[in-house]
Amino acid sequence: MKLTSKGRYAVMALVDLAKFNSANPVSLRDISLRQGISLDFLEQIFSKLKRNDIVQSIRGTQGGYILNKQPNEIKLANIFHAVDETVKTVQCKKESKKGCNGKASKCITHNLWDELETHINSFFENKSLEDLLTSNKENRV
Amino acid sequence: MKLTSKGRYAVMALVDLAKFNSANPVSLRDISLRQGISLDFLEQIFSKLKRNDIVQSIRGTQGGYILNKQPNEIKLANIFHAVDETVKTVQCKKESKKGCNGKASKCITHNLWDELETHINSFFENKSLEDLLTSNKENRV
DNA sequence: TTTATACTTGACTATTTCAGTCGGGTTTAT
DNA sequence: ATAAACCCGACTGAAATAGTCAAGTATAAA
Repeated sequence: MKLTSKGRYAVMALVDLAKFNSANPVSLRDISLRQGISLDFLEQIFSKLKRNDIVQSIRGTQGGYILNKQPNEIKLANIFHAVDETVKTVQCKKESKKGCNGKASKCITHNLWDELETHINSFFENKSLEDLLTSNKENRV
Repeated sequence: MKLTSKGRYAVMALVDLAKFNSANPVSLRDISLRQGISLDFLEQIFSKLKRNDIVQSIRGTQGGYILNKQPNEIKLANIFHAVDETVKTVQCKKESKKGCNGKASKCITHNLWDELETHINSFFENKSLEDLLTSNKENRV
């Protein structure tokens, strides 16, 4: 499986957003400056976050984004799923319909990746934005 | 972090090898045919496995490879470490010496990746080749 | 001693993915 | 009006991946 910068940036940006959890929307430009992430890239990311109902957008001047749920309701699993599309373990299933590696049956490691996927997902399912907020109160960026 | 085909093939090949855990060495050609993995690629992989003392090689006709330890002593962590060089989480630390993303301090998600790394490693530390052997007795390839 | 098998090594390459850019929009507060 | 901000799809350079290729060396068996 693979964690991309997109996923990392998404988490960073949402933590940033959550810190300003007022009614006022936060603009991507501000997040871009504070977190050092390209504005264009942020736009791509937030378009996906919005499509997955993690954030809401407010257009026009003074616009920006706000969280669509409480920080404790947003699991990291939701975030990664939103921006990375698939939390994919190693390519194994997609090579053929029946089995793996051109063989007729499942490869001997097939179940292993399923287990791993479950294992990793449980990590992300059990961590929310709020967890990150509290663990980072002291060392703000 | 990232799991490559190299890692997957290494596990597949070693399980294959372990099934023939006799004194006779198994040639890469046989593994290549049985598992559908390019011979040249296998050679690259086994060169690393050998360097990491996971397998032993026997040269010449009738040569091949044998496991260097018992299947229950070979953890998946050892295997991935051998072929993937680093079980790397998302690039964050390497961007700058001090902090992440060009900032002076650690980014807000920094600790998260450390935790994740630990979480994933514990999965691989607790699984040995033998575990895979027994769980695949029924559906052989 | 020849030969075929199999390991050894390093360079090379096509393809894919990643990370980010770019150029155009549309919406809305002031 | 106009400027700030979201919106969207196409594009691109660089890096990583997944191999391939070529030229060896070692050794068992005929």
